Amino acid sequence: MAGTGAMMGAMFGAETGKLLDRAARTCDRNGSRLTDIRRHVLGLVLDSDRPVGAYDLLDRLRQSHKGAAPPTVYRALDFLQEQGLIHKVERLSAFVGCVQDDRGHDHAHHDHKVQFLICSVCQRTVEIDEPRIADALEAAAARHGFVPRRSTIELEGLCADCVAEADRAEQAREPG
Amino acid sequence: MAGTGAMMGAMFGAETGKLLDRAARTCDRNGSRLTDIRRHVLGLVLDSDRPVGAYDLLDRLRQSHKGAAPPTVYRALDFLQEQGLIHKVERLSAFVGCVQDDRGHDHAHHDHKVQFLICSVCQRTVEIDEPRIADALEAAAARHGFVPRRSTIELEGLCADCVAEADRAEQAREPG
DNA sequence: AGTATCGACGTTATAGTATAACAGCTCGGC
DNA sequence: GCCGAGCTGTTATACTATAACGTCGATACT
Ligand SMILES: [Zn+2]
Ligand SMILES: [Zn+2]
Ligand SMILES: [Zn+2]
Ligand SMILES: [Zn+2]
Repeated sequence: MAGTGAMMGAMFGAETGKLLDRAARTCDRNGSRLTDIRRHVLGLVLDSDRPVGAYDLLDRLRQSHKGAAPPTVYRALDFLQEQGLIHKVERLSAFVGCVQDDRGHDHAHHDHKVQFLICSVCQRTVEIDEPRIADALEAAAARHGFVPRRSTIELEGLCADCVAEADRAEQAREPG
Repeated sequence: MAGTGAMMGAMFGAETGKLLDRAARTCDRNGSRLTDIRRHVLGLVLDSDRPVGAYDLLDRLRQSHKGAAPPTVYRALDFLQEQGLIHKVERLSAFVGCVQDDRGHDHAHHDHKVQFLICSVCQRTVEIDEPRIADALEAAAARHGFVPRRSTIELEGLCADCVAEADRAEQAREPG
């Protein structure tokens, strides 16, 4: 009667629980099965505030799922990417949840146009959605007779928080 | 007295030889040393018509340089990237020569804005230079209070040649 | 010359990321 | 019951990259 859906829902935070329920509905709609393992891996990804590596996920998954091995987690990750529920951050070889539905953008074509800002200091990664970037890239491709399929657009730098932090450190060292 | 610079120049094609000589001058200007190993690795990269993986380079390097090991080639690759002579194609974990000088664009800031079109079929990769893409990405970053450092912009798809090839195959299967 | 230093390289070992290959299981339709 | 498809278990391995430490030679200062 807790009302959040699957029996293992309580293992994650409330926000994650909601996202998991939505993911379950998405998979239903797609005629694909969000199994326990897949759901669990997705929960681990969503519960993190920064991208998570496959072997980190494996370690965490093993706490509740003794038999897990690399293929276990890579299969789940492949499935979740196919469903558009997570993305891979290439620069970090790590995975983040997709928050597309929060912003209502077109899922069907979304995978091709994922864009990330990645903080070198804290690793926090935000997915942005700038049509101008994708448009400019596609226009350039067209000029080369190139038929686009998937793009990797990632910008590494310092997030606002870490810039502020660095400024504070600078001030402390050289006050006035 | 052959006039092309280093003694090993003859190992590569004429075009590659010219690029190697230019690279030697670039390094001179930078006060850095284009050693035999570095020059050889650069030659191997330049002589390929598609991106080359580090272990492929290692195999080829070993044909003339028995003692080579992974660090040998990775050190050379790091150096060449620092000099702006090659780029890494992240999606392929492979390396291509930079042709910047052919187009006279700004080298100092170029590394941050490298853009590739990568063919999924033949792996051939072309470096493009579309300021609008970098501009749009930087504008988006600014809007998030994000300070950019290095970007990865790669579009995977089908090159014009492979599209034509695919079309021919299609025609053959369904003529008329 | 002596020697401190630095950059490049040799060598061995290991970390980190990802997949191949095959076996077993379950579930639903026939 | 039987089959086929999809999911998982399990072992082994491939591929990419770096750590750590030792050697050597050139440079430069004394
Ligand atoms: Zn997304
Ligand atoms: Zn940060
Ligand atoms: Zn370039
Ligand atoms: Zn092609």
